[in-house]
Amino acid sequence: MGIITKRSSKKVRANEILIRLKRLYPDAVCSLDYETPVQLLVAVILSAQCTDERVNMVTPKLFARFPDAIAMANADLDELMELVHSTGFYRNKAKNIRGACEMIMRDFDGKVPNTMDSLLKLPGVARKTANVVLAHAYGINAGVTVDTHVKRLTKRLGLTKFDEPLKVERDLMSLLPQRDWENWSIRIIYHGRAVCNARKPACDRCDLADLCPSAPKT
DNA sequence: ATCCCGAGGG
DNA sequence: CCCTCTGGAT
Repeated sequence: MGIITKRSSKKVRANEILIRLKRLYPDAVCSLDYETPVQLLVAVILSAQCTDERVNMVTPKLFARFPDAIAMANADLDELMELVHSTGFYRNKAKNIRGACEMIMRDFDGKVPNTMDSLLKLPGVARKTANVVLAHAYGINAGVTVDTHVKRLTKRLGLTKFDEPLKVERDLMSLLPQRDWENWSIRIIYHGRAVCNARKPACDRCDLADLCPSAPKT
């Protein structure tokens, strides 16, 4: 089989998986709670190595105390650390949140930037965070959000052989239509939480098993 | 490659 | 105890 055929059949399979995911999780949405682009940015920074559920437990108080970029840029670091403590990595997260908001005030006219290059200048922001903010705050599909779930499932599904997030992202960008990049990630994450979890994937009740090279043959 | 870090599951 | 949870910087 030639390389072209091999790649296009992989694309066909990726898009079949996409169709199934839409059917399985028709109402999937970003599960972080936020009102504004800055609040989304902060919530995504907090979500590192932490469940969205826990992030949503701390953000109500956090956003009540520091509602916008001005407030967070001028926040007392110790108070900020205390408010985000239970999400883990609280020192770095507090510093990054304040640092990012300082930069937003100083260099970006008080608004969360809407380009990948600018977002990547913010402390604590790399492609994963930038992709989420661009997609959900601005409706811009700059790339595919690759987190631990997306990486794990994409690899198990045989759609990438890489571990590096950027290479996984490039593979997905070449396989999926651009308009579906973000909903792929959201639904893959749902599936990763509900069925294809890290420790013990439930292949026996997985609706993607027949399309998955990692599932046991029945 | 290693560090940051809390919380929950097994 | 070890692993994992929507990562990023050094």
